[in-house]
Amino acid sequence: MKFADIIIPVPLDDSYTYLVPKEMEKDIVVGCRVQVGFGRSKTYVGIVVRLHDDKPDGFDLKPILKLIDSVPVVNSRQLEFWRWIAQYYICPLGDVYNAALPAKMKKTVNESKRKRKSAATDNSDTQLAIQSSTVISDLTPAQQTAYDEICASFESKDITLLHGVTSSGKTEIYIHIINKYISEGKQVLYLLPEIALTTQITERLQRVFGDDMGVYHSMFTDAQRSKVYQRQLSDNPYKLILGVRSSVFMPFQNLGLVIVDEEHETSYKQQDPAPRYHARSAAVMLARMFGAKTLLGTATPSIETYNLATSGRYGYVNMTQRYGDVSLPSIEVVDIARLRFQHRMKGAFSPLLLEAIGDALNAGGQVILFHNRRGYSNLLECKTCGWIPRCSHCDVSLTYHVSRSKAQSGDGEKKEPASRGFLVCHYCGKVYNVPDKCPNCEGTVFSRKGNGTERIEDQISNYFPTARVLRMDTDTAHTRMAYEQIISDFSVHKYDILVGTQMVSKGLDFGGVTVVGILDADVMLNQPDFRSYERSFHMLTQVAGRAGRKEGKGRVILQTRSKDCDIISHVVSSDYRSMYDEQIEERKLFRYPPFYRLIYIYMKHPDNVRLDMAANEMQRLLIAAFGSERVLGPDRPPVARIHSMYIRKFILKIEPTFAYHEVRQQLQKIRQQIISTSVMSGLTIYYDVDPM
DNA sequence: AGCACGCCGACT
DNA sequence: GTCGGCGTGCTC
Repeated sequence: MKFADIIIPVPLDDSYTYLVPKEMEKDIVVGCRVQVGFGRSKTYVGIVVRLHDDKPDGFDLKPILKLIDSVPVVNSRQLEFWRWIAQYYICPLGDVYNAALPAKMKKTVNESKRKRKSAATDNSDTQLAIQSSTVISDLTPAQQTAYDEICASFESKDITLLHGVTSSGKTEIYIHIINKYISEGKQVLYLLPEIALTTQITERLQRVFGDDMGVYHSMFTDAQRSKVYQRQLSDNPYKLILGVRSSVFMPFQNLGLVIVDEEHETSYKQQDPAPRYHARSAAVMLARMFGAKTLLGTATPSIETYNLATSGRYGYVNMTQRYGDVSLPSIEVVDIARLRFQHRMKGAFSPLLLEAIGDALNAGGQVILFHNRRGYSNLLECKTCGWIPRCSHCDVSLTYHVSRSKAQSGDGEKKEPASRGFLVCHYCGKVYNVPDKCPNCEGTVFSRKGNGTERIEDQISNYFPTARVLRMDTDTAHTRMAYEQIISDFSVHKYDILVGTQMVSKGLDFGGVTVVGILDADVMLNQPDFRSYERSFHMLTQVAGRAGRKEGKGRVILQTRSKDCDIISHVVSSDYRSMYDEQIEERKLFRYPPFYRLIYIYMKHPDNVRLDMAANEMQRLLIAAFGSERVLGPDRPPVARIHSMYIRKFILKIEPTFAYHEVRQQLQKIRQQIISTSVMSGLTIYYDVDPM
């Protein structure tokens, strides 16, 4: 009798043992897909991870229903990689499997039959058939030096940080390095954060690598992603994969180099659902498994990476010169607290910013206005009694939107009222109508507090009626098409002003932009998080870097209420090092990464009182396992209820000398213990390792 | 996480 | 006397 251990896409045990029917014995291999029954009535597509002869006792084994592949779709290195993710991030293998394979490949026979009809109309995979040419241009002397230094660094280090100011031409260096590895017969993985993977960069690389390059993006259809995956399995795999976080799960045969561009980006960390992995860490591990090199690139390194680079663990290459002698933009700080006190603010705009915008428009230049908050106003407030509309499922106030985004229009709950606007929960996405009168005092006048991108767009059109204004945030750029349309329209100067959230800050290259306005830097600075200064520095520097990328000197107007804050002066003087020195001291002092490993523990339950009981039990067990000095909590997070679920959070701070496998085993045990002991159903416990 | 079973209230 | 609410327990 043969038995097979199989991973199925459920968040339970890592694998389940099934009987291999006689007729399958000669064809079944580790890494192939099978269809199996699970529980009373479910069938799943699973992955065979082990074939053996040891019958496990205590179970009535079910037979494998169907063998889907004759060759593995997951190779042994991938399985090793999956196991590492599951262990390091403390989640079931089934969750990793779920994240790793495109949905199409996990469909059972019945499901895929039903879907076939709609799939036939899917003609969206019109990959650009651009002729492959050799590399498009030569490196500048500064780029050549950096290139040589990277190659030299890889002689002794597996991981190297390329620290290059914005507009130093890092992409060009990547192209040359990719070419070097490909010509040695190696495969390359090039990771970009979701938001930075635009047509601009794709087309640029496609001109060089043509059909040798596969693009793996979450805005692509699942069918397209499945196609890229399948080609990686073929005997003609892509030599270069350009992709987002999840492309670390692509199959490779001889990976030689991984590039993690914009390595400081926190969106490399998956938040929800499990596996809550960090693609940068995962990429480093993947490269190690292949004996490949990793190149981390950014203008503003994360504190963790810079620490490893300057302490000699990683190689370090610095580029301080901008491409084509463009000087760094000058950053002018405006104290909006003072101006507001003097009644000199015009809505969200200081006189200086309005003047700069006017000058830019008169000179035929373009303007980017950055405001990291979408919607019209942050909240609505009853003028009479101060009542604020809140979400019925989450503990947050609702954001007032004037126009309903296309992303929200699907849920045809109620007939849309005429242009009175909407209230939107930014946590669960629920859309409400604006109330006629205050349910508390029957007042009918509401004031709108705080600015969102919609309101900025509104105001700027008042001050510059002839300017063509475009807005880019998740409401207007909800699909890949809409997003790319905005970028292409703005880059060919169909519009003069682009108003947007952090979407406008990432890796976009608009030659005509001469003025960048940051409307309110404090939105980011005031987040209660140990990374908020670092993040603000990254974001402000990146946004500022959008100005004057091609010719001339750009102007950046930075409006803030905390003009004496250190971070602001570090941004103004582009002083990464001082920001780092200051932050690393704080990290050491308050026991944060890279000196300590953080694990957040979340507990969720619909009943607040019962959740408290479970949280107390959790606290007891955590302290027993790790000691009270390593355990913080339970705390109610700033948003203490989301989707009708109450939330408690613990923070675990573990020193590097504490054996990690010990931590993981304890946490798994504790979770098991609480779930089985407590008489409550519907309690969710999960861990977030290395949280962002 | 699903999903089915089963034990209570509201209805024809 | 039956329909259906969701609390409980199991899944190789």
